[in-house]
Parts: sequence; structure tokens; C-alpha cells
Amino acid sequence: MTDNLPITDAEREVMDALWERSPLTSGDIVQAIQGHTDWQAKTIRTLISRLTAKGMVQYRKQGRRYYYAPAIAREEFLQRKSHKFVQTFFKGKVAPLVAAFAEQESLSREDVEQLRKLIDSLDASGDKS
Amino acid sequence: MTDNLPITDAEREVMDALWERSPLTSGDIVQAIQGHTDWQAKTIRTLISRLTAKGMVQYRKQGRRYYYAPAIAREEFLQRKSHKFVQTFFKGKVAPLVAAFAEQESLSREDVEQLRKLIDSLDASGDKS
DNA sequence: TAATGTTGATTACAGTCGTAATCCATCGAG
DNA sequence: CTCGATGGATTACGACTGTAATCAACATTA
Repeated sequence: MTDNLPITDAEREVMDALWERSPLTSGDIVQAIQGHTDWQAKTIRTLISRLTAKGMVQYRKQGRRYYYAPAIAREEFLQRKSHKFVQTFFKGKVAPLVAAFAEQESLSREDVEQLRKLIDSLDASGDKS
Repeated sequence: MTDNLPITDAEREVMDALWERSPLTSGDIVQAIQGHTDWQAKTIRTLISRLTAKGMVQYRKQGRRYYYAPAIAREEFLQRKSHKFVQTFFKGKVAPLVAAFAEQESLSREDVEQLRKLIDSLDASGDKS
């Protein structure tokens, strides 16, 4: 449940394309990614293969075309990634992360505002012990 | 400045030992780590070598003994790691991370409390734009 | 002093990752 | 029908990682 998500940095580029819009053909994915990187089409197709091999991307053959789609929602991915990160580096407590982040980065006013709203709503609704 | 910190997961175990207390001899580090892992001493020494090679751990020879110490403070490491993480996955905004984290993990009451205190103090002191 | 242990240095070795290229079957353009 | 383009499958290859083992120099112990 709190498992590893076997998606590497480069592979995440493919996931991002698919999270943006899916299903897509490999050609679509290549186009999307080549819009902001200089990766070879071959490279991108390799990433797609690896992701399907790892079960993080699904595909359906329709006739001879392959349509690719994410096998995991972006939200779930982010949640699991975040959970793991906070576990690994902050003993599971998110406040110290925010503190560390704030300390040198200086959160933007907007960020602080959003955080306040967030914890207000958390305080209000039932928070788990 | 917002560079990569070349410390792998396994290597971080060594850093943790040194952040806990330093300087330490390699024997000390081995002992500390073997307290809660089953890694071979050889493995741990390899990690130490790699860290010194990468400049993340410094050492001084005193006579024939080597004393090892972190070349980077834990705080700085955590800050840079966190910054990178938030950049990579949340476009640099920390609030959405907390939100994502909260959504399923349910922050503990304690965590929420600390967050509130934190943003209160942030609101009070000069926050950067 | 001879055997053994400690420790840094060097080497090993398979798996993953970034970054492709090659192979092969099929499809669309002439 | 022939030839290049397309796309999935397979192979490549060096760097980095996890996980050590071997080597060599010095130290300790019997």
C-alpha cells in the first residue's frame, strides 16, 4: 500500500503526458514530449515500453494501433510519493518539512495563505487522532 | 545552489550516523549502522568510501586513524532535498503537497497544530512576497 | 616472531536508468 | 508492386547502486 512507485524521472515525463490527456498513441506521446525536450523518439518509446512492462501504463490494441493510458492516477501517485518522502526524511511528520522548506525558501504569501485555509479546513472537519 | 545532492538511500544511512554524532571512525559507523540493519561491515565501508569520493563526507587522519564527519549539515541537506521534491512534484508550491498528504494520510492533530503555529509565525514575521 | 584481525583501497557483479540503435512487420505513397 | 516511414520488440552500453569480496599494509596477540 505504501509501496514503491517504479517510475523514474525520465519515465515521469511520459506519465505527465498521459495524465494530461489519454489515451494517446506513442506518436502522440512523442510529440507531446518533444515539445519541451530534445529526446529522440526512440528514447521516448523505450520509456513507454518500460512503463508498460512495469504495469504503470496500460495499452489497448485497436486494430493495429496501440492506445496508452496511465495505470495509476496522478493524485494517487503524488500522495504515495509524498508519503514516502515525508516518511523517509521527516519521520512521517509533514510540519517539519514545511518548516524546513520555509526556512530558506521563504514561502510565498500565497502559499502561506493556502496553507492557512488548508489547516483551517482540517481543523474543522474530523481529523484523525 | 539548488543542486543535486549525490547521496543515495543506502549512503544516507551513513550520513545519518554522522549527523547523529561525529567525528566517528569507520568502526564506529559500522557499529551504529549494524545496530539496526544487517549490512556487512564491508558494505558499510564501501558506502563511506563513496561518500568521501563524492565529497559528502570528510575525514582527517590522526596518526593512523581516520575520523569521518559530514561535509554538509543535515538541515541544509533536508532543505535542498525538500526544495527539489516540491519543485519536481508540486511546481514549487508546498501547500498542495500538504493537501495531497492530508487527503489520504490524515494529518495527526499534532501535525495540524504544528502547522498552524508555523504559519502563524510566518504570517507575523516578514514573509517574502 | 608468526598468525590473525582491522582498515583503507581496489575490484566485482548484477540490476536499474538514461539514452539510444537495430530488427522486423506493416502501411501509405508513388 | 516497391520503397521509405512507422511502431513495437529486442539489444546496446556506460554510469550509478546495492552489496559485497579481495588485496595490502599495519597492528595485535599468542
